Amino acid sequence: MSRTKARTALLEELEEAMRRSSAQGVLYGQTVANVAGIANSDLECMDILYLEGRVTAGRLAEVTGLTTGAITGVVDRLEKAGLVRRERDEKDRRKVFISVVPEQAMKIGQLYVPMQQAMEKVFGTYSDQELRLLLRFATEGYKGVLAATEALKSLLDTPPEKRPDLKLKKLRRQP
Amino acid sequence: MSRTKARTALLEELEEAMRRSSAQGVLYGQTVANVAGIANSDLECMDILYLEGRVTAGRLAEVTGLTTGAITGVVDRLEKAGLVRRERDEKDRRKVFISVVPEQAMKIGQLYVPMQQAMEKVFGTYSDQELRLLLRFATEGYKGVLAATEALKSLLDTPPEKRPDLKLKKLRRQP
DNA sequence: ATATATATCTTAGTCACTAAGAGATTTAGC
DNA sequence: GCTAAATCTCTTAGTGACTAAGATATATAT
Repeated sequence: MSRTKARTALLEELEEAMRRSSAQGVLYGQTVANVAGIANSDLECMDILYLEGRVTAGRLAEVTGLTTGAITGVVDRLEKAGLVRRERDEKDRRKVFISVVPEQAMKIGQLYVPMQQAMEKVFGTYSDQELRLLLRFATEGYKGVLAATEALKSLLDTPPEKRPDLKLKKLRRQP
Repeated sequence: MSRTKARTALLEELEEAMRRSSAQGVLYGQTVANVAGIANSDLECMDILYLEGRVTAGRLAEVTGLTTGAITGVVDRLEKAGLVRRERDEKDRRKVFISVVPEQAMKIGQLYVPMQQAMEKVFGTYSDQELRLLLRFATEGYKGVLAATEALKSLLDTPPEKRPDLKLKKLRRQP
């Protein structure tokens, strides 16, 4: 029992620490956007392009949750800034692929250097085996958050009065 | 040599995995705001209030990077929604403390349940010792990101032409 | 007491967003 | 093959959250 209690406390601490670091991660992103002089959504799209490579405008809308109209604006601004290029798909001429212009995008990438250095410093204190554990956690965590996002999105399609009443754990003590 | 190479590859994989999961975390937050019917910044402030407890309007501006004028709007909306309360500091009557209204805020908290469940499922596969490693990482990672944010912010105070290395195209009117 | 500093709010204007629908192209049904 | 429906992006009009600058109120220093 004392063992489970210790674990429960550990899990709570962990949840708060994760929440804090992820909140700070959001702030880092906002700062990058500020320094780069582009909108938050614009940077978010750059990030998606970096991770997924050449994607269509529609896919950007899908992933970001913005309307296609908003994406038109995002891509207009990014294209004007020379960060991305529009390329019509020759096979299906309705589609527009967006791809990054590496030379320009690299300037944005430089703004992540302070973050990378900080993380390298942290990673440096872990053994290979420990890093593999962190990798496993990051990978599984991603899948979990992805699934949770889908679960939550489905609530949007459910009328409020028909939403299953989610049981919430007791609200945390106020410091 | 082969050993260092393996570690470099591991670090790269780790960086990408972290980036992916944190991007998905951002999307989860956006979805929560959508479902709750409040603006992103409003939710961000709720999160800060949850983590820091009763804070002043000025502190919210400081942490979020928004102007005090914007925070007035945020608090107006949150107060109207019954999620927070304004309380003048009796010791220094210029200050306004913002505090959450737990009963209402809990409704927002419920939207984090899918996420918490997903994470609990993930955490369930780790031993206490492994969880402590994750906690150490989250704590150190937070400090690292915080420091990196400060480092990056200092670039904002440096005139663009004097910034080391970076010569970014001016995309938006700079403050 | 006066001046300066601090904390929040107000105002005017800007920009990114949504909703709705137009335009262009592809796919399906006959 | 031809028409209708579906798909993908862009356009337009209107809305709301944001910034900058300054107003207001209170606190601190000289």
